[in-house]
Amino acid sequence: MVRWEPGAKGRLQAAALDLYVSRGYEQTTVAEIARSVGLTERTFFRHFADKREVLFSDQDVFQQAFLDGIAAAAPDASALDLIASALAVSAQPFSDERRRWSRQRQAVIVANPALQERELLKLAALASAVADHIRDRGVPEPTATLAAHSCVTVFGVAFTQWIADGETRSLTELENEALAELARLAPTPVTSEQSSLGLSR
Amino acid sequence: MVRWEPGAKGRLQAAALDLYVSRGYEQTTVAEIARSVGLTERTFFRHFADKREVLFSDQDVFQQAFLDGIAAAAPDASALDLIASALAVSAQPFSDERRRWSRQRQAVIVANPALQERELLKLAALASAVADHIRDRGVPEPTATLAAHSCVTVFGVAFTQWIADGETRSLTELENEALAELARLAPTPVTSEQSSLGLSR
DNA sequence: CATCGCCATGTCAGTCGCTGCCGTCAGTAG
DNA sequence: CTACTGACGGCAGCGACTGACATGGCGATG
Repeated sequence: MVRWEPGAKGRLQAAALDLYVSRGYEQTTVAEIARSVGLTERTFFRHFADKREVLFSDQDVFQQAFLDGIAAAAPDASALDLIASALAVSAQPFSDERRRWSRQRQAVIVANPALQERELLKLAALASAVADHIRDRGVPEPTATLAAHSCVTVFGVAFTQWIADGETRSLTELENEALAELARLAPTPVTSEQSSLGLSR
Repeated sequence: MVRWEPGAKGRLQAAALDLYVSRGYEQTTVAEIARSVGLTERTFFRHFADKREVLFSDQDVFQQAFLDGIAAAAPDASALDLIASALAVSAQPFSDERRRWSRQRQAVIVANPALQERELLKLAALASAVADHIRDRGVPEPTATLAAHSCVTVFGVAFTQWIADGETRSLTELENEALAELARLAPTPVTSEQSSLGLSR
């Protein structure tokens, strides 16, 4: 007989989301989450840095998808091409099945400023990592940072729509629309001579 | 004889920044901040919602400057014009004198993820408010949100440079450069027919 | 097969952020 | 003079989080 059930971390994540949804985030105690899956508060904090992190610990694989997308872009890709590729690759795991789960999770987050803060921090870290990899592809500053933030913004805009009630379009589709809208943000006609971002660096 | 010295809130803010700088944010206790200006922990929490907020409670006047900038723009201004105006107006209070204080404050923030989270939340709120007012000027979604986030991103990029060691250019100057760089982000030549942002709506 | 060490977990005590409740007392209005 | 208000202090308590130490299956090792 096993001393401990396996998958403690995953069980804690699932239980936390359940409780955050049913009782509310602030009304839920870490000790409650832990006990609901047969563990103690102390063990919770061995798996997660704090009470919020239990909803965000998978963020690193999400971020890696963005970086993979950048790496997969053509060698002569422009900055806009790079973020388009990052968006395309990272959107893959967002299946229709995941949409329901995402809605639940996001509902909890938007209802709690403390969780929004954490999400913002994760997105900022994502933007920073994306900027680093864009810079490694030869795009100079501050263009790299601007492009990276635009990438995250586009994701955010598309994701919000994807989550909306009744929305059926895929995340990829929505991202492409937002991306096109971003491209129209610049009012000055780009000359054929140069655009530090438009053409291969 | 007065029962209490006036300006409790301001004294708490100054003392907090001092202690966060000298001892570090996490090593500083709220009770220490309060006692250092002759008050109690309980009073601290009457003025500020939490230990972080003491560095951010002036954010609302900062945000108002952005909104004033939007209001001051010409009636036929494009979205890009609107954010340019918001940036121009909001940059006014950032004098050279303030630069030293900003450096201190920002050094504390970048050293503490908890404070970064709060700053990100404030910037997100700023972006949201800017988006609302841009939308009120007739710019549709998702362009309004995209433009608002770009506005905040440009501010962030410029502010980071403004804070850098040895930097002497004004914030306005740096913002204009970043804004120009953003405008070059779009690679697709804008047709003269339409750009939902480039021309007056 | 016996032993050893690893490692995930439990237990416990303690600090600190934060809140509710109530008391205190100058100033101010009536 | 009285009553009320506003800014603060004191106190008790909860919950998030941490450090130190104990426990006991399990695989490796001889």
